Amino acid sequence: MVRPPLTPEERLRGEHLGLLLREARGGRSIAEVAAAAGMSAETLRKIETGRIATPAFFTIAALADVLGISLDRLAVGTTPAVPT
Amino acid sequence: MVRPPLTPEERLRGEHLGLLLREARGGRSIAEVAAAAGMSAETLRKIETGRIATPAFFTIAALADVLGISLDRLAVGTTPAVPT
DNA sequence: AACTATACCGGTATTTCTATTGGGTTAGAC
DNA sequence: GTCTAACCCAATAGAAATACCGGTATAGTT
Repeated sequence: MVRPPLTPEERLRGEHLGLLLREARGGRSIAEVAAAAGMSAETLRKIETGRIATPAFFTIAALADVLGISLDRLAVGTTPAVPT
Repeated sequence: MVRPPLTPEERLRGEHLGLLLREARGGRSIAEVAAAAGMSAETLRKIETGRIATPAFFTIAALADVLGISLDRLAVGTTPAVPT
């Protein structure tokens, strides 16, 4: 096995993260927030809609900083299921 | 250019994150922590040594959960420089 | 001393995904 | 009509994540 495709669960997890970020953006425009976080507007749009399901850590960290939300809150319920 | 290579600063940022994670792992083995976080030992080792400079958000979230540390603390000082 | 086991490292190869640019489209506001 | 914000799609360079290899070092066993 080399690099397994993303599972449906991982896709859903990405969508959920995107919803949280969009909610946190509030009334601000995508372009403004993306510029403040140092990324392209297209990328932010894809993250918010879940089309980028596993974004980079520092990408989300920059967004959380701009949006003024906690990374730990964004990660709630996102821990993969690892059997005991 | 479509996707610029990682800058030296981003490499350093990845190394710093890796050091924090290795420190948090303490005496536990790479294999044990990687299994608990749902990833291969190879991947964790590369993250800790900085060879994976921009790991995925959920990957770091799973690690932080296993290691019992805060994501916000891991992201301290990692926000890219975006001029006002 | 020789053997075994554990743990880490560096390199290579592979597949899948991110993040970007550019162009085109839609809808509402001025 | 013009401007702005958002959406959608295709193409692309580069990187993540996995697995395998040999090598090194240390500690424990026989």
